[in-house]
Amino acid sequence: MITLVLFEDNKSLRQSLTRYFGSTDEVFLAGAYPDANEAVSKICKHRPDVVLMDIQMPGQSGIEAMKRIIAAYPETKVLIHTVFEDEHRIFSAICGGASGYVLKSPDPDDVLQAIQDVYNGGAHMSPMIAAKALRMFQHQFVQVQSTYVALTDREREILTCMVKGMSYKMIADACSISFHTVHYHIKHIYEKLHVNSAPEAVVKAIEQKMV
Amino acid sequence: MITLVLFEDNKSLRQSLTRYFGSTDEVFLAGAYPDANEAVSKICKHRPDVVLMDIQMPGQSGIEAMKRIIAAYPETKVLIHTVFEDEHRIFSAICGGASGYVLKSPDPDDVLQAIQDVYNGGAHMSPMIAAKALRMFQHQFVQVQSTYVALTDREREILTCMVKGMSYKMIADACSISFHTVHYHIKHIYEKLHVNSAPEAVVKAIEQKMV
DNA sequence: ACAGAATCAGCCCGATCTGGCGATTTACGT
DNA sequence: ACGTAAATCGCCAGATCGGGCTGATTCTGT
Repeated sequence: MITLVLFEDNKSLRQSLTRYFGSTDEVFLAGAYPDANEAVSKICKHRPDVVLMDIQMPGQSGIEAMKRIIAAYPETKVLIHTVFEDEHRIFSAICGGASGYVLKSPDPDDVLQAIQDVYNGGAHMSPMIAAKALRMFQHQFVQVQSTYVALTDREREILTCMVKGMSYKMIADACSISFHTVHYHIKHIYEKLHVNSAPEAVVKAIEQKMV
Repeated sequence: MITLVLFEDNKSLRQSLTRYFGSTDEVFLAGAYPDANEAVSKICKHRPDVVLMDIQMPGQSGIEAMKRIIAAYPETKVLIHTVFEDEHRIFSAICGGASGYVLKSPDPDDVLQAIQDVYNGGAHMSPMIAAKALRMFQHQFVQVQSTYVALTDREREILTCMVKGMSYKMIADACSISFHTVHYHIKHIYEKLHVNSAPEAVVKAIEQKMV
C-alpha cells in the first residue's frame, strides 16, 4: 500500500482524485491540500511515500514546495502533475529532484501507473515530457565537431592553463618554459582557433570541450 | 497503422515479437533482422515509422546503427530495446537521438505502448531507465550555488559580452555606453568574482552558469 | 638524409587591459 | 529629505598582451 499526499488547487480535480484513490487498493491517500504552503510540515505529519504535486497553485509554487520537501525528506518521491509542458518548468522540476512529471490526463489510471513506477524506485514521465527532456539532454551533450582543430600536445596543455585563468608568466612557470615560449604557443593557438584574445580562446576551448 | 522494423539477434525473441505484432492491428512489422549490418539500406527499403533496436548484436552495435539510421532518415523514431541499464549505454542512446529506451519485458504490450508513444511524437522510457536518465540530468545541471555572487543587470550584461570574447571597445559599442563605463563595470565584476583578468572572469561565469 | 613540424628562446612596439582616484546623475527605499 | 547604490563618464600609470620577426634544437616521417 503506497501512502500518498496530494497538492492540487483545482477543487473538482482534487475531489475526483480523492474519490479515485479511495477506490483503489494500491494507494492510501493520506492528505489532499489545495496549496503547498507549509508543505514540509504536512509531509512531516503524513510521511507519504509519494507526493503528487501540481505546479500552479495559490501561494508557493509546486516546484518550490517540492524542493523543500526533498531537502527535508530526501526519500520522498515527488511526482509533478500539471498541464504545463514548457521546457523551463520541466527543467526546473527535473533539476529540483522530481521523480516524474505526468501531464494531467482524463484517465486517472495514468497517474496511478506513474505513482507505482516511482514508488518502485523508477521514474515516470508522460511521453511528450520525456521527448522534451531527451531533446534538452541531447542538446547539452551532443557537441558539434564541425570545426575540429588539431592542437599539439603543448598547445593543448597551455590552452588548459589559459582556461584556468593563468597569465603568461604563471603558465611559463607551470610548464617550466620561458615566458617567450608561452607567447609563441599562444600565438599559434590563436591562429588555429581563429581568435585573437585570451577570453575568446577560452570560450572556444570550453565550448568545443577541447581541454 | 504503424510500420515497424525490428533488429534483434535472439531468434526466439525475434520470432515471438514477430508473432505478437502479427496479431496486433496497430503495428505492421515490415521486417525483422538478426543484426544491424546495412541497417540503413534495410530502412531505405521499408521506410518504417519506428525501429525497434536491440543493442547487443553480432556485428554493428545497435546504437551505432541507430545513429546511421537517424543521419539518413531523421524522421525515423528509434526505440532502443535491451536488457542493459548501465548509464553509459543509456547516455549514448540518448545522445545518439533515441526516441525511447525500453527494457525487454515479458509483456510485449509494454513494447507496443512504447511504439505508440514514440509514433505519436513522444518518447518512452522504462521507469528504471528514466530514473537513471533523470539522475544524470540533475547531476549535470544542479549547480552548487555556494559561492553565489549577485551581479547587477548591467554587470551581467557586460559579463555576457566578455564571454562572447568582446573587447572593451566592442562592449562599449554593443551596450551604447562609453569605454570608460565598461572599464568601471568590469572592475566591479572582477571584485565580485574575486578574479583579476578577463579569462578568469569568463571561466567563472561559464562554470557557474551566471550568464 | 632531408624536409617539415614542433619546441624552445629572444626582441620590439603598439594596443589593450588593470587598478587607482574622482565626479555626476538617477533611482530606490527609509 | 536623505543616504545608498547603481550607472554614467573621465584621467592616468604601469602591467600585460598581441603580433611581427629571427633563430636554434629536436623529432619525425618519407
